[in-house]
Amino acid sequence: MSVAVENFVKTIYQLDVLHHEDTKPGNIAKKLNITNAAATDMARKLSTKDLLIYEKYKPLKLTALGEKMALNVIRKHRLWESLLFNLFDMSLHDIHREAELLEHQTSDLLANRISAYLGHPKFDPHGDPIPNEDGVITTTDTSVVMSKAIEGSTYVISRLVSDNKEFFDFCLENGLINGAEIEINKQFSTSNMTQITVAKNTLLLNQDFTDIIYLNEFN
Amino acid sequence: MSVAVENFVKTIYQLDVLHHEDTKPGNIAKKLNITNAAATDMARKLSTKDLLIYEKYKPLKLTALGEKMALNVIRKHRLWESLLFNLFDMSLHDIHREAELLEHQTSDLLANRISAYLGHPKFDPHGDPIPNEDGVITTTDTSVVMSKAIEGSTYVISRLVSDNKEFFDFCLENGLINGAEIEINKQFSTSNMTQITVAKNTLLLNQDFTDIIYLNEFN
DNA sequence: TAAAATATTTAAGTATGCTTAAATTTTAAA
DNA sequence: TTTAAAATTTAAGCATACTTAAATATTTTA
Repeated sequence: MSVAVENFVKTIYQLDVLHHEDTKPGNIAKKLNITNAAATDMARKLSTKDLLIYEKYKPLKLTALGEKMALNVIRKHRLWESLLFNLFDMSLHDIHREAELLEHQTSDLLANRISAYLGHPKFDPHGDPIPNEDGVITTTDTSVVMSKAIEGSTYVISRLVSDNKEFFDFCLENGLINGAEIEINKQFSTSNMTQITVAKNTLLLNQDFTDIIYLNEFN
Repeated sequence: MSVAVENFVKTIYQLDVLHHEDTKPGNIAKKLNITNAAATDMARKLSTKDLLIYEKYKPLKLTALGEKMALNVIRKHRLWESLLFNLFDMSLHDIHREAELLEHQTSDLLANRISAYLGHPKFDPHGDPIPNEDGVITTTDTSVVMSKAIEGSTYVISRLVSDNKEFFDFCLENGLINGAEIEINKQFSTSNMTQITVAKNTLLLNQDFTDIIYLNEFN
């Protein structure tokens, strides 16, 4: 299947399962930087290939086949991120950009070899779980998004979900990396901001950030 | 530039510089599994982009720009082959097939990281030289393919380019190993066969073999 | 060197994956 | 609840990278 198709089903999966956002064509279009018309067009085409269910004006819903394709692409993406992070001195943002291209040009065989070389990792460098060969995510995710974390509790950063370079630069500068220990000082519910302590520094983060930083309870 | 364009200029370079074969559209078409018409079409298009010089019914000639693009793609191909060979237990044939896809989705940055990780290798697993960052091949490869070797001359085997077990078994049995001294007795140009002497034995090899055995002059 | 074979080119057409513009439907607001 | 705004869909069109078929040029061979 083509790169356009793979990216289309991947985006539906990400919006639907991962972000619980609307999967109507316009939303897909925004993510893929194409027009709404193009997204509608593609949706109708893919429904004939049994990759998704399309009803006019309704959100797009992946079929089992479509979800399998999405998870296969996501698996390859996360394996590439893991490998590049392991081998090379590159920023998470750069690694993400490379993986975004490589994921579509990778045989199942190569994906398996990458996985084996890395010792079949369960998570990529962002903390996102890597689907197995059958497209199944076997890990149970107990993480909470920072914007919903409990005041006064201590957590460990488990995932940084973004493809924005400035975000990663900011995180790196301020010690917001996977595994870092942080304390939620205060949730300002009216302004949607969160005050945290990380590495003895106090930071005030707005929701753009606290919605994409995931935490696990500190034990 | 698109995958189709990259493969087009790469093929011209390979036919012209590496194999000294004809670069008329039909030959390119055969390598790329497209029709002659498509190749002619592409040739005219790429000439307007200053990647090659196209004159009707004449062989295609890469411009400096086109050659640079070709060498950049070849660099990435050979770096990928080197990395995959280094990391994974995969046949040279499989590695080649993966590299054929990955070469078009690799930033210059990533190519440089791969090169650095491997200690800036000068040759890939096939023995082919890897162009440097500027597209320059700094090693001087003086080897000739056996099918084009000169009758009556004596050579030394420098490379056996295959991933076929039976080929290697045959070579081993008959003393065709790296460094072995051989004499080219006769090139049968009509039947595309070559008669050689190696370790006092006479062998008659067909082009399947003589196209993948490389020789250096014996001094 | 003329005819036959082969290659190249031109022309017309197709699938993919987009675009813009206009029509339609849904959603949100007054 | 009617209207305005926003989103979706339809329609027409475009670029890329091919295809087939026919015309033309080149090469080979007899």
